[in-house]
Amino acid sequence: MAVASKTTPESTRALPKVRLELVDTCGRLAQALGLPRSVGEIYGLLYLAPEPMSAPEIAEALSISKGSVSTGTRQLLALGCIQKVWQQEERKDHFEAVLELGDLVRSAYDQIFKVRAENAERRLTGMLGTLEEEKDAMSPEEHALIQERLERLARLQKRARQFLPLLEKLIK
Amino acid sequence: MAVASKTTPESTRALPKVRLELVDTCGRLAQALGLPRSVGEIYGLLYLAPEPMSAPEIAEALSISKGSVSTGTRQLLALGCIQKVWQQEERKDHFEAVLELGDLVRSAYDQIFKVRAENAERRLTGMLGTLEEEKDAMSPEEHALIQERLERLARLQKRARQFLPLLEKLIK
DNA sequence: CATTTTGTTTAATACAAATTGAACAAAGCG
DNA sequence: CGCTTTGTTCAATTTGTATTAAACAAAATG
Repeated sequence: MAVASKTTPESTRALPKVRLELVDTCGRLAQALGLPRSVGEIYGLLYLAPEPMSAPEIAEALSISKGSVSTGTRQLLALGCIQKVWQQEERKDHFEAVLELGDLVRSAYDQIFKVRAENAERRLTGMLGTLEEEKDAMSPEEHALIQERLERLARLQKRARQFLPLLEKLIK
Repeated sequence: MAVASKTTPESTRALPKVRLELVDTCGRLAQALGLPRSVGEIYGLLYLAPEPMSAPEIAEALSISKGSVSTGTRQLLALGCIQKVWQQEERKDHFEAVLELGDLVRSAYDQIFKVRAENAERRLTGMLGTLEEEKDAMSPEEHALIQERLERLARLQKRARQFLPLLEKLIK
């Protein structure tokens, strides 16, 4: 035993099927979330990696260009999905997956949901303003109808806003 | 009063700014949800329409082709976001927005989330199977590491599964 | 200090999806 | 019956985005 290290170095050996499957799954998941597939694949690769991997290793294992690795890792770092680790004596960057996915969900919530909700609110109040500006140019009936429906949206938004803190508690 | 009907028929008059703003907002929202922008725009147009609109009217108001209107309305009908109404004496189809958006959220939950969750579960158990098949071909350490991390994912999934019913209650 | 390796950035390419436009079928109307 | 209008479908185009490849900058090695 323990012969492996020099004959088939970690970096050259073909990936076990499990790992390929996770790479694929994460790739699809990323696409479903509107991210580039390669980003998901990188995360999937790192998630089951016995040790942190360098950018060239990632590029080779997934057969993608180093450009894609560069942009992909940057996105994942920004999302907090992976982190750089200083491998002893090496000068290349090494990456490892952040395993605490709960934290990820939380930050995704903060970044995506909250911003979205705020935007929507801003837009809606903007529309109510526009409506008042235009009040004279339209018939009273139309004005009333539009106002009613915008208020309906506002109510929906209010409910969503009450709902979000609950969600927040559940995931934190 | 009541002079408007013949001089500037509803279908020809330019849309008030509020309506254009909602069209735009819904278009962006659709894109964020992974749907074609035009689909969102159609919904936004109908949401503030005083009366049900025909396909040609929609096409003209949004300056899109009738092909797009056809496919867009089909998608919205399938999602339950709009409905056909039989306008008296007319032979064209007319569309109106479904205002009860709560129902939409519920059905979106059923269609998207549930299916996703089930898929994820299937994949994960598949991977655990693959891992066992490959057990002999890999070092004990690697096997243990992968197993541990896959189980971590399984735990996360379990938590998510407990969480979904809660969500379900909140939105229903 | 030249050389090699790594990593980022950019322009070009490739790819996927949406939109259009045209051809077709169906349905009233004169 | 033609004629017109509506609505669907499908090929062609356009658009947007991801990926690559190449050019560049930075750092380390000998």
